[in-house]
Amino acid sequence: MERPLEHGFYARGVVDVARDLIGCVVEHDGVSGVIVETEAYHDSEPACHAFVGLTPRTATLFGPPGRAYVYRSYGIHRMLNAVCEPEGVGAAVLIRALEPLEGIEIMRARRGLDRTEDLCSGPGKLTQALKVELVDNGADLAAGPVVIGQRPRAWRDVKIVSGPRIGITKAAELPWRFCAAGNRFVSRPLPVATGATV
DNA sequence: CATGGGATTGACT
DNA sequence: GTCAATCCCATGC
Repeated sequence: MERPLEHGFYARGVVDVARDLIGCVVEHDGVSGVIVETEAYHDSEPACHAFVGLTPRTATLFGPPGRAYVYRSYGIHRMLNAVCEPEGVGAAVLIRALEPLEGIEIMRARRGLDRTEDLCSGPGKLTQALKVELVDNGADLAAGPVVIGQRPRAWRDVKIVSGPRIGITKAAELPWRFCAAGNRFVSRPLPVATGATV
């Protein structure tokens, strides 16, 4: 496992962090994967849960950077985010897809699937493969149990493209989605017309 | 206290 | 392409 990212990494602007998390490694409960797709969310725009202000649900988002924000979506899935920006600002990066790295057989068992491309190619899929649960909400991403480590050498100079976020109805025009260019483990390819190399 | 809506996925037509 | 599953919690009465 690469060295965990420090809290200062997450204390910066959330869009910068979303871009820089591409190529970093997420590890939990015996499995790991390289982040190949992210989205940024900030309390200044209505697609962000923190847009409504400080509530029990959004407390983690407004808390210190470098923690996990985990919530349930559609009553079924769990979403994994990294809290960013200084305490008091509600911002986070949604981890949307991983390229499986370690524990692939464990991932196959948890997902009930064989194709490696299907194990972590979506925000709800990767939490199932990594066994991230709601109790992990608020966990320190430098200390675990969910840990994010810096880019392995092979990913140091990964090419990154950006485009509009997926699955939202508000502020859908912001190009706050980032993907590893040409990677086949992303949830969906970027629209060609909007893709811009970062 | 009752209601409604998701930062999704997988199964089915 | 369509659609249901299922639960937390924000909102409104």
